[in-house]
Amino acid sequence: MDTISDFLTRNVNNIIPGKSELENALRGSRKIKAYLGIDPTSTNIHLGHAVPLRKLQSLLDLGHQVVFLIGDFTTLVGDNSDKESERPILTEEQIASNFATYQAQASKFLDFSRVEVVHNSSWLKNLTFGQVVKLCQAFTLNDYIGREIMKKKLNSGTSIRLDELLYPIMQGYDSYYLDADLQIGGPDQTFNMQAGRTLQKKLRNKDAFVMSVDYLPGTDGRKMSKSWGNAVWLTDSPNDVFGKVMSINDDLIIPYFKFGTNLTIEKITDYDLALKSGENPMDIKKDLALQITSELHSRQDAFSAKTYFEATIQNKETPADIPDYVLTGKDDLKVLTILVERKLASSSSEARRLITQGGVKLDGQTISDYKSEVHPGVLSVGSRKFLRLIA
RNA sequence: GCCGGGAUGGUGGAGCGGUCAAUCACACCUGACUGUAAAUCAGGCGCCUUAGGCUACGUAGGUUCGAAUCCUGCUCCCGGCACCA
Repeated sequence: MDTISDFLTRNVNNIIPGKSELENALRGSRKIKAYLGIDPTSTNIHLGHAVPLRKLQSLLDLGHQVVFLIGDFTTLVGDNSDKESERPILTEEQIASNFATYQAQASKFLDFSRVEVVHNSSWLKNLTFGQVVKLCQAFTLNDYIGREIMKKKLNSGTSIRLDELLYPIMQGYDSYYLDADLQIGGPDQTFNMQAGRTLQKKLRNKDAFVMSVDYLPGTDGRKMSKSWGNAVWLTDSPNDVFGKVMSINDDLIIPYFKFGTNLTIEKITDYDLALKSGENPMDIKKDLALQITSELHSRQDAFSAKTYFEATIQNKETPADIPDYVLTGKDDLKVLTILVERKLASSSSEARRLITQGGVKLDGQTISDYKSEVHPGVLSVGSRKFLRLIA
């Protein structure tokens, strides 16, 4: 499968107006201009966010132009039904610093030296009311009402603020202003992205493309999200990445290969066949974890993470590299004190519980009494937390 | 503007004067099992110097021997009606 076919199919939810049209454009001689918009509040990204970034990189590799848009103006308006997403007004400095953080992580997937970065406030804030009215004329309420979310809100009586309706228009104008040929985003962005098509069509009679990509499921199978605690973050240590990948359900192995790695489809198909032929999923999952960790860190880190995982988690050995705690000989001889002080437990009640339930060990011996004192050795909580006590 | 409903732990959601640190579910943690997991099973899940104590049920007061539960003010949500260029 060549790069273009891979680009058009892998992890793709939908292409508007159609796959073959986009394929023709990509195979043609003209360079196309693609863009991805991000929220200026984004700082940390997870493996799921990497999906569109990989798409952009493929386009770069194919010789096309990529624009990265920071939605610093669009962030002024938002969905008022979701109290979580209260939108703070950010200063220029904050936006810049957020993006620097973001970029540092996103660079693992995308070569920013070949990407143009723009802020949509630079054009949106200068629009006059008259121009906004003109833009609004390209849309109808009917379009909005047809949307599933709007229907739901209307039926349930949830109020919808009018600025919410402006959101797609602003985003659409971005596409028009950039004269973009293709916009990439998640499946939830389809409507907003289509607004770009609408404007491009009406204002300059151009047929722009929209590609929505699918999400990578979280480690528990639900959508990968910050609040679920099921995300693999790009800032996670190699050991964490490896461990998190190993903790996924077997059913997610192939989806993770597809969404979370740059391996070719052919290679992934081989893994799929191996799985179906009865090979131990654990071994394949290790290859997966190795691959993902390599891409996020390095080949070397990945191998040592694998070693760490096999020793610590599978063979329940004490890892070599664990923090020290120097016993001074007084109050800190108490297990409780140490557990709390070194954050192995969040409170002393918590620490007491862990001990009562047999989760705390000293040199492999379960500590059964929370009042007991401690001697030099290795203290462990559960199978992942360790502390070396030294005299 | 009028009328009515509501605000409880990480989340949803019980409780409606004492037996409430608060049913239950989800999330989470520990243990068992296993191929690391997942699934399943068992236990736990405010804090502390734990046969006890302390702080909590939007917020500020009040009634009461006693309140998450009753009353009042405030803040914020939500629904119905009216009005509407």
